[in-house]
Amino acid sequence: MPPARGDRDARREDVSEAVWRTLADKGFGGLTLRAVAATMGVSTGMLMHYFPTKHALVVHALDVLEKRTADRPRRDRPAEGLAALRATLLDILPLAPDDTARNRVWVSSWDLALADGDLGADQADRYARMRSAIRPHLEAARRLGELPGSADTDRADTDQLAATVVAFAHGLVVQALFDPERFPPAVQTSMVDGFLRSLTAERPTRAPDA
Amino acid sequence: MPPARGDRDARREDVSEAVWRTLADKGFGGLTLRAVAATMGVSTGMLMHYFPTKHALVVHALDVLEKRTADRPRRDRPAEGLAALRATLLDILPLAPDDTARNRVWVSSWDLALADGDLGADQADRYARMRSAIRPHLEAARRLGELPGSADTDRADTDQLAATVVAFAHGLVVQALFDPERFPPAVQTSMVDGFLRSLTAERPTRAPDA
DNA sequence: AGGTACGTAACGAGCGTTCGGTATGTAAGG
DNA sequence: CCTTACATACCGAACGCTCGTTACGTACCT
Repeated sequence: MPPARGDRDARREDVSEAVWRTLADKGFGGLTLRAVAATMGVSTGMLMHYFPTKHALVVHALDVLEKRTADRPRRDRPAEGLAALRATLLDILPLAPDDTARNRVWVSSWDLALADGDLGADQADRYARMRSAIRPHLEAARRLGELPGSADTDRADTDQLAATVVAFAHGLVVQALFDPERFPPAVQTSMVDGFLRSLTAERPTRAPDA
Repeated sequence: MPPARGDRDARREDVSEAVWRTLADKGFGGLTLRAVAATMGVSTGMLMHYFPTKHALVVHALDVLEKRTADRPRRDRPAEGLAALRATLLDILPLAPDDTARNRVWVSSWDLALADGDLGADQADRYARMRSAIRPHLEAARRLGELPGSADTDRADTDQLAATVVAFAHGLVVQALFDPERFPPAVQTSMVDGFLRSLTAERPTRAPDA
């Protein structure tokens, strides 16, 4: 039986913490074994003991990112429909330091993800999941009459709207990260409300063009 | 008087071309002096002759990106107002291979830009310019009655709407880059039209909340 | 004893950068 | 018109550094 001293999982958790801190202030481009080791005050050999290769550590770093995203504290979901969607969006935006760090890491991972096929596919999946999380709120909003279109509106239509909502959110994230002074929490919140208000409105009866 | 043989600027243009090709298939993370040198079949010493340091070459690479963005072929501006805005947005999105390459490079530069203060400020400026390019279209659209609000609508309001439009566009860019199959040109175009249609609509008279 | 958990030290590769050398041109002097 | 002088353009090799990775040694636990 292995000694299982000090608990292997606990150690990996320590590594996760160090990986996260390193990512937060150097980005993925600055994620090196030595940087992580220095952050937690150990040797690179120790890291290799828990992650056989750098690639394994990068993959783990992305897991940490996803876990932190999933487990982050969230504001109360006020209700179904648009109000819930609003809360969801506000939980994504960089309104507090922690959110900023998480989004910064996220954006910084895109360089790697675009260069590596597998990581790119993971990223695409993450977006698909994000849209799936948005969709129910849109459907509820339609049922509640907060959004035009009936409950039996085309599935493709809802997908597309979910993608638009996600696009707005992440596009705002990027701008806010680069220019936090121009996008303080109040502005971001106001933009979310403005965006949601535009969704609420009745559309003209016919589409402008194809 | 300096010899000014072979035209220095022409050489720098050759370097720009090689830098662009390197960026397009390796991203900013893969932008190394040796890679660029290999792409144009010269030595790294030659590169240092035209760019004293790697940082200078990175800055130049961002200039190339901006120049390529500014000089890209664009579809005809059909008119003022929303139609012009629509054309502007379609010119941003990755609808053709060239656009995809340009956007890929753009997104890949964010990792570096977030880690380096100066580059980050440049990026913020680029976004400010992008919003400034959008704003006139919004004002025209308001004058034409295509958008709610009068011509004397708050400047801050227009700024915010411009930021929302840019957010939508770049958020869609990122999703499309990672999942081109789910976001073919037709879907992207349809999303733009849907987004613009939602702007067109009359808003409810009062805001939902703060 | 033997396996686990590290630290230490080193390897080879790749990086940005530096340096010396060799062309190749213009400019000046006889 | 040839020569000398000098700056530019560029190559090839090397330096010093950091990277990921490996090898080896040691302390500890069972």
